[in-house]
Amino acid sequence: MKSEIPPNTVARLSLYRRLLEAWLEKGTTHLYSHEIASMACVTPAQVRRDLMAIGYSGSPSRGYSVDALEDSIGRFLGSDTVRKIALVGMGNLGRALATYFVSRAPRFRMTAAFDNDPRKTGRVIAGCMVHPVEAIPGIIPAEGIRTAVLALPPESAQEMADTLVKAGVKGILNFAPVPLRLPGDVFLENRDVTASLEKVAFFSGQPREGN
Amino acid sequence: MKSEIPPNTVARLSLYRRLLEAWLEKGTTHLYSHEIASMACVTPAQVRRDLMAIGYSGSPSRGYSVDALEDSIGRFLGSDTVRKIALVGMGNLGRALATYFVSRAPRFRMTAAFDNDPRKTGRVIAGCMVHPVEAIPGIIPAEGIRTAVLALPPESAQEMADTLVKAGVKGILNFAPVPLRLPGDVFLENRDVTASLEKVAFFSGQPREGN
DNA sequence: CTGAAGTTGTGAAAACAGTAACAATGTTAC
DNA sequence: GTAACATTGTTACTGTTTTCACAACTTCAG
Repeated sequence: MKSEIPPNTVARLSLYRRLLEAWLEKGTTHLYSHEIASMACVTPAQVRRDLMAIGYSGSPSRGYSVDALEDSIGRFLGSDTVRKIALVGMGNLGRALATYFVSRAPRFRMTAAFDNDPRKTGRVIAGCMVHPVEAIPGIIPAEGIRTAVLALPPESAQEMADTLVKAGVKGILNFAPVPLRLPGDVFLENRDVTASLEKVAFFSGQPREGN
Repeated sequence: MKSEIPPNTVARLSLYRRLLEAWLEKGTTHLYSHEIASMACVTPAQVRRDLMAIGYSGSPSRGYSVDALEDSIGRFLGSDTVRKIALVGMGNLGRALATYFVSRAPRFRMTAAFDNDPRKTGRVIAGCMVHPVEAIPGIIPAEGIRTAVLALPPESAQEMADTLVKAGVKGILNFAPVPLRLPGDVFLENRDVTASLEKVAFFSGQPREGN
């Protein structure tokens, strides 16, 4: 028995859902794979395979039911229950992320934010109560938080990651520009902005083949 | 003749270089692949393969010369000349990125920033002069900017991307949570924070095998 | 009812990324 | 000088992700 979901599929499902929600409001009832593909800027085959992964079936000649598919993706991603997130680091990036999530990603709740700067702790910033980092071992398990976002300077990222994992966190979205050494059972997604920009800058220079 | 650099290799090279710089300051002259690998949290084979891609050779029993390797990566990534970047969108995220680049990524120069909010244009924010978006077709070609960062609300992202491409931009780092439709010769890197978080949250729930 | 049109679901192939393995090589000890 | 050692450079392999291609299916027109 083997059932593994590719991480990229999960990310695309998130996108499909957002696109479907827009069509749902417009009253569209059915969409073909090539229509979804066009909106998501991927191939139709990719869409069909992604939907196969979650076991949702459309109908030939009618396509996918927007309503049922949206529901199916939602249940697969597990978002009937709003998911709790911890944010560590309330610098410029941390604040921007907090603001973004409050206004644009209502499916996630920033249950707790942490910072080691006493001028920031004890206050509500961008809609989030900011606690001192010493409170991590108390709050994370109590709230049952399993997912954390790291928006820290590189110096403290590894230490905070260790603290979070010890407190029970099982997935980290890391914006600090340093590699993190974590146990294998913790899912890690690095979003090193410098490396991303280096990549884009590199391929901006090189000519690339058109389509 | 075939010489293609995997995008992931470029991103890792960026990381290696930053790690090497730190050792360079400490006066270390040589490092083995397994030492670099350990710092970067990848396998030694991965490091050797990445360095093979840029044609740098180390010496058996002495490893890689920190100095020469740093230089070699630098020349490969093309950063002898500081690279010019345009930032579009000076909201919370845009400001955070601008601040970050000014202080932490001196190899990139945010040559120009753009926003459509008149309260922001004409001023210097986070060390960047902010121009109205109407100035894009004038400034981008004049400065020879080929790389842009999009930190915009989803509604205007596609339109700004089109404007940038028309002005000569060949690579876009997109933080807006929408897919962009671009010509095939433009390199696109999406950093959809919602999708990233959805991915991490999904795998935080599922138990994963340890190492 | 039958055929045409167009879509889905999926096995097979291709492209891509990462790992393992090992011959070749430089270094050191003696 | 030579043998032992540890590391590099590279090829072959493994595994994952994406694309291709097509049989099976549903609908509709006539």
